[in-house]
Amino acid sequence: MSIEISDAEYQIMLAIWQGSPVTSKELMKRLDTEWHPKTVNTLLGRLVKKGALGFEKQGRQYNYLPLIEKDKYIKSKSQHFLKKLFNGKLSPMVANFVSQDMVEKDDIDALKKLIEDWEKQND
Amino acid sequence: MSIEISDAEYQIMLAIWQGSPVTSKELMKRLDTEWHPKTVNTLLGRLVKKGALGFEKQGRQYNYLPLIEKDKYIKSKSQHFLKKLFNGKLSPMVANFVSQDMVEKDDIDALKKLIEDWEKQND
DNA sequence: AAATTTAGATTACACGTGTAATACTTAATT
DNA sequence: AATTAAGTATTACACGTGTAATCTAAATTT
Repeated sequence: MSIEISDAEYQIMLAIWQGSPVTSKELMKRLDTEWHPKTVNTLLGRLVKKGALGFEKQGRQYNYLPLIEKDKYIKSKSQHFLKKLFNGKLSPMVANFVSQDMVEKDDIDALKKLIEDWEKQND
Repeated sequence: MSIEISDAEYQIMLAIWQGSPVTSKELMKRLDTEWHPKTVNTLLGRLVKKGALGFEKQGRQYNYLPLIEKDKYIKSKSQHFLKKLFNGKLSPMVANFVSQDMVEKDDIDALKKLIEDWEKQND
């Protein structure tokens, strides 16, 4: 029942999470899309309506700020993804990426470190 | 430019990947959804139109079969997800799951094995 | 003060999706 | 052979999304 954010809207959120509050004009600069300003505006309006963004009026302009945390959003999306494609199990997903050669030396190092930490924690 | 499969359609694909060719009637049994038969039919039609499914006529009935492989589909979706939420880097994603306590002992064991294999391979 | 520019609000419009209902064909039954 | 049942095809309809254009009100410029 959480807020649904579309792909285009997500681009906006990313830009706003970079720092807020921010005017829509500032945002345009941050975004490296080809979107028409009107399009950005529509997306901002929708995000406000959905409760993903809030704003403070400053004169005639709006200063937007996120109402949901990037971290929480990513967590929830990740869970959804893992459940949908890998039945909620982590290792098959990693196996999948390994099988696609999407893993590099520093991923492996990072994974080792994660495992170490996990083991320290869960003993 | 690959085929886009919606959530509902994906449920159908999963059921068909379980074994094919299969009639829509058989499918209904496999699905444990509350969908109306007409709904299933619409989804089948859309998947055929998208090129995700094919069928062979057998009398008046259709026998559906997948035209795209589950494995490939999952790979492509996974890449999309990783890119969108974690900038394409694996370890931050795993870290994210670890931080959510979504990791269990056997995930860790499986991960260790994956790492071992990867190291054997890449030396 | 009138005209123009600018920011935001409202409206637009086609395509995808969830969720079927209705129409049409053809095989099965009476 | 006529009727009914079973499958498929076509149509429906509201809501979300990408992508703006137009309208309105306030601020800035002349």
